[in-house]
Order: sequence, then C-alpha cells, then structure tokens
Amino acid sequence: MTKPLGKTAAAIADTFLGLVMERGYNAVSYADLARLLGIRTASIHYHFPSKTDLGLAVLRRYGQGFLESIPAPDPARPQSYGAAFDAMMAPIREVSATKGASCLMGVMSAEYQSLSPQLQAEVSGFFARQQAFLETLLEEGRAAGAFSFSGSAAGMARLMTSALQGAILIKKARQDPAHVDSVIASLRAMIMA
Amino acid sequence: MTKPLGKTAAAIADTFLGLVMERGYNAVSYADLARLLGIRTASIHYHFPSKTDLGLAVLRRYGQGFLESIPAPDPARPQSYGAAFDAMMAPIREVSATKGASCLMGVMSAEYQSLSPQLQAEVSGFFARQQAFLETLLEEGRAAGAFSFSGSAAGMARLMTSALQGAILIKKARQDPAHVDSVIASLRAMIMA
DNA sequence: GTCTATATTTTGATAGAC
DNA sequence: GTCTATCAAAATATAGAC
Repeated sequence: MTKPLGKTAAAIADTFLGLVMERGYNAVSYADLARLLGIRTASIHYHFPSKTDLGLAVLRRYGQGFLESIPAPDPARPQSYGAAFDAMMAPIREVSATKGASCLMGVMSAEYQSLSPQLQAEVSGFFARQQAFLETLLEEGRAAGAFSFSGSAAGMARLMTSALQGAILIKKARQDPAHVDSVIASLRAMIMA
Repeated sequence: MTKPLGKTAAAIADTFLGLVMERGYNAVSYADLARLLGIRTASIHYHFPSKTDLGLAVLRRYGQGFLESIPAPDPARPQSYGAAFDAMMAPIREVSATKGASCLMGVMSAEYQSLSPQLQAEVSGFFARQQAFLETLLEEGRAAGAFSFSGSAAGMARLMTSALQGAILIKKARQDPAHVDSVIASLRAMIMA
C-alpha cells in the first residue's frame, strides 16, 4: 500500500483525478484545482511539489484500487472465477457511469510521449499487471471449468483489456454509457462456459 | 473531399498529426511545429489561424482517408467482405508500426472535454461513422455467407471498434506493436466463416 | 507567404510572511 | 499548512514590414 494521503492531499488528488479523466493530464492545471477547491496554487505545491508528484500519487491510488479489490478465486468453486471477472468489471462500470469520464490509464496512455519517465513507467506497469492478472484468471478459470474459449489465455486477455479500454474511450466521445455495457456483455459471453 | 491543402499547409498538418498521435493534442504547440519545420509560428498562423483550425484540418484528413479507402464489397463474391475487413485493418497496422504513435481519434477522444466544440463534433462523428460502416459490413457479410458470428452486427461492431482502439492505445504504453496484431487476429477469427 | 516584433494569458513553480 | 507575491517560461495569437 502507498502512503495514505492527508485530508487536503486526498481532496486535491481526487479532484485532479476527476478532471484528468475528463480532459487529459495536460489540460488540467494547478489553477483549475485551486479554483475548484477554494485554495491557492501554492498550497497545492506544498502537498505535491511538482505536477509529476501529483500525477504519480493519483496513478498509484487508482491503479492500486483496481486489481487489489478483486477477491481471489477458489479452484474448488468454479463460479468464483465468474465472480472475479464481474468484480473486475465493477470499477469499469463506475467510470462508465461517470459522465464525461474515461479510464485514467487510457487517458494518460494517449498522452504517453508527453509524460515524464516516472509517469510513463506507472502507466506501462499498470497495463502489464492488468494483462498478467487477467491472463492468469482466464487460464485458471478455464482449467477449473468455469470458462470456455479457444486460443491462448494471453490472446484472450489482450483482446479483453483492449476492448474495455477502447469501449470506455469511445463512450466518452459518443456520450453513450451503454456502449461499455454492450462490450462487457460481449466479452462475458465469449468466455462463460 | 475537403479542400486539398497547399504544400506548406500539408507539411504543417502532417507534422502536427505525427506529434499529436504521440503526445496528445494539448501537448503540441505552434512552437514545436515551427522548430521541426524550420519556419516561424506566425507562418503557421497564416495557414491555420487558430489551433482549432489546424486540429480540424488534421481530423478531416485522417478521418477521410480511413473509411473512404475501403473497396465496397460485392455480395456476389463473399470473399470480398473479408477483403474489406482486411482493408480496414491496413491503416491501423500502419499506425501500429509507427513507434510511439496511436490513433488520432483515440488520442483526441481521451482529451475530449478539453477540446473546442468543433473538434468534439469531428471526433464523435468519426466514431459514429466507423460504427455504422462496420455494422453494415458485418451484417451484409453475414448475409452473404462470408462471416459467421452470434449476436447482433451492432454488438460485434461495438466490440471491434473498441478492441482496435484500445489495442492501439495499449501498444503505445507497452511499446509492443505485436499487441495490435494479436487483437486483430482474434477479431478476424471471431467472424470468419 | 514568411518574417520580426510584440501582446496576452496561462503554466508550473518558489520565497517568505503568517 | 496556507497565504501573498512574484517569476520565468511557454502558449496562442496579432500587426505590420518585406
């Protein structure tokens, strides 16, 4: 677990997160945050000296809550794999329901080459972890008889992470949350035994 | 067809396109372009008075070349549907092979709420057209016996556009062009009769 | 069509008082 | 921990000479 932020720092991070998911990292300034929070930009710099510090804190908070909240499946109970899949969709559905927002990782991936090396590493690392997690879940779920699909678990995991990321990106531009639900349903249908 | 740009305007647009696909719209400035092209920012403003004008020109060039270059399938020759699908993948593979780049539409979708209304409309319109195009291709291809899949053509089109968009976004962060190839192969396998 | 010069605003950031 | 004051650099843009 990363250091738990203080009250003000957490408010700054949360506000920043919301704006970045809407506009992108480069379109959110300390002035925007100061205005929304009713404080001065100097106060924000006290908590997060540089914008990279702020970005890093937000990426870690977000990336952490995403995979760590999924209950580990039990091979003895095949249905627990489907439950893990659904648990993985929960935060995605939440972002999907948030008007004008899309996934922090996807947004920052789009701006990748403009990010500082530290931020790039955090974004890349998230996708690597997500791929590994889903790959394992699919492989073990198939072995347990909970999932059924052709081809490698790695290939299916790549298809799924891509489809989810793209869906939440497109739903923002089309302002259509149902787009994400449709894609999640398709993916689920592809693996359920 | 939109007005064909002059030589300098085209060079500006192409350079801008390349940088935006790497960094995002908000991370590319007139100063960046001036430096790379060996001209002054004032010259760029002559061709594109505002950044929105430049963004609009690039979005139109890109969105136009994407779907319009696909040969219309012939119901009498079922294999022409598969060919149309492959033709649709060609520009995606090209972007995929370009180091550090991802799809202009996906990148600008990530920054959606920071864009001027004109740019937003262009991005939304692209996704709407892409969805409609693929939906029709899938539906007619299935009727012609070229494709085979369960569920609606609309649902399959949503899954495909999302997967492609997400794949090209993730490949940028993971610096792994093979990620896109893997997803394209999975999608192809899902529909080929 | 391109340049020099300049204007305006915004941005990320620091020093030091309270 | 928050503020006022201030800064240097960058970003978008315009006026007018060549």
